[in-house]
Amino acid sequence: MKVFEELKARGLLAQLTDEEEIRELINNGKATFYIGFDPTADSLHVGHFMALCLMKRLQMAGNRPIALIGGGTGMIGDPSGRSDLRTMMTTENIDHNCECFKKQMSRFIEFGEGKAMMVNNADWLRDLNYIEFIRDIGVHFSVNRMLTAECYKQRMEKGLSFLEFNYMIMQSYDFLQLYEKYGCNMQFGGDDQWSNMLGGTELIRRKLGKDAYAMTITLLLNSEGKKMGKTQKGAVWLDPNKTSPFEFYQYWRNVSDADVLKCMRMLTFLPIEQIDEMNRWEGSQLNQAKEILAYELTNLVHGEEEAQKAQESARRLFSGGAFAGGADGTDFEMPVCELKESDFQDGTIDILGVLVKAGLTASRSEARRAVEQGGVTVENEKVSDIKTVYQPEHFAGKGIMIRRGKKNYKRVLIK
RNA sequence: GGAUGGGUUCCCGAGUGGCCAAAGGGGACAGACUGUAAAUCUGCUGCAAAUUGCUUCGGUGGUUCGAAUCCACCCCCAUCCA
Repeated sequence: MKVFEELKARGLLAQLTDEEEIRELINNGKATFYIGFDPTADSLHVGHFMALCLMKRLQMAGNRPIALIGGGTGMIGDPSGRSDLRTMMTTENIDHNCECFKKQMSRFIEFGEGKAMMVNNADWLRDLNYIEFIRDIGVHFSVNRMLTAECYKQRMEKGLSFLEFNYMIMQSYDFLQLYEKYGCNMQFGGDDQWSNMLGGTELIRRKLGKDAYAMTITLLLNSEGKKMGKTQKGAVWLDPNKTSPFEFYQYWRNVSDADVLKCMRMLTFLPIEQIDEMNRWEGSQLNQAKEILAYELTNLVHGEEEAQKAQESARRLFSGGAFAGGADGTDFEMPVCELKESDFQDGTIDILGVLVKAGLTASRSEARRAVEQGGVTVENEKVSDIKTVYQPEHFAGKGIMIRRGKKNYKRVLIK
């Protein structure tokens, strides 16, 4: 199966400017394509991961990827899919994020001579001369047309600033620059980028009279229509310091039945035949599929060792009902919290204090509720009295294991 | 610049002098049931030294025994007009 067909079979393709032409180019390794990444945070997340996978797949098929870091476009902020203005970031902040992106990307994509390349649009966007630019590029954009673009339509009710309105023009200009500098003839990206990408192909046609192509990949939505890779605590990051490998593993381990196969197809490199095989699994058998998904992705992002550790921990914590580790089970991964002498008052600390110190609850009020509702367990014993107190000796040695709810564990020790 | 309607807790949204830590819904969290899923049911959802106290309804002042609610000024948002 050629790469285009593979992408299609995995359900990754959303919109294309010219299917035949694109198939021809990428199947024969003739494409130089770019994908843009705006540095909105200091780590990549799952959404970026899909784009990186796409890059990798196309690179394996002989095409030449360009990762474009948006050090310039990040100064503006993409209004697509947003209901309000992004908070503006400082230049230092953006530059810092760009550096972080660079590092993370290098782990997935091979950069270097004749391989993938990485460029930053700050190089040409930040020093633009306003008058020159709008005379040279601005003339080619029709405001009437731009307003009909879906991404702006959604904002017509809530309000759209002129700053954000310019985003599409900047991104289009990127494409033109890359086309001229590196012969980049294709742009890929998330489906929410479609209007912005079309802007680029049109600009190239008007300015140079040449054809360039755009293709979007399906946004990874869950069965409820929400973007995957987001939790109430924020995004699922690829940076192990922001989302630990264990948390990362757990996120995928817990996807709903309806989403497992889709994730498997779109995010992993498992052969499509093998995935189709799982399609026949039903009921609790799907639980195995989730384990495979979680392992595969953790492996891709954090490496085999971390993936195994996460899987081992997860099995010990959740399989077979009761907590299987016990006080001796410190060999596997579990977040740890160290208490200090000053955390004790008159030589004791109450259960509420422990929960807060361990970060298992945000406040003592919340801790109180958790205990009252029977959601707190210490060393597998339910704690039902909020007045329960502990002395430093309790935390000696390997400490004690505290659990809030089903999935929040912490080992609490004393220094 | 003018007119109108707005800004309430994580979100939507009710409340227009005391009975208001503020209805209702969503989300989140906890419990039951399960497969670490979904659906369902129950509880819960500002903070704390916890039958009480403290801080919160865009901001700052003011009226009042008492203000999310009334007054003044200011800031922000939307719609229409310029």
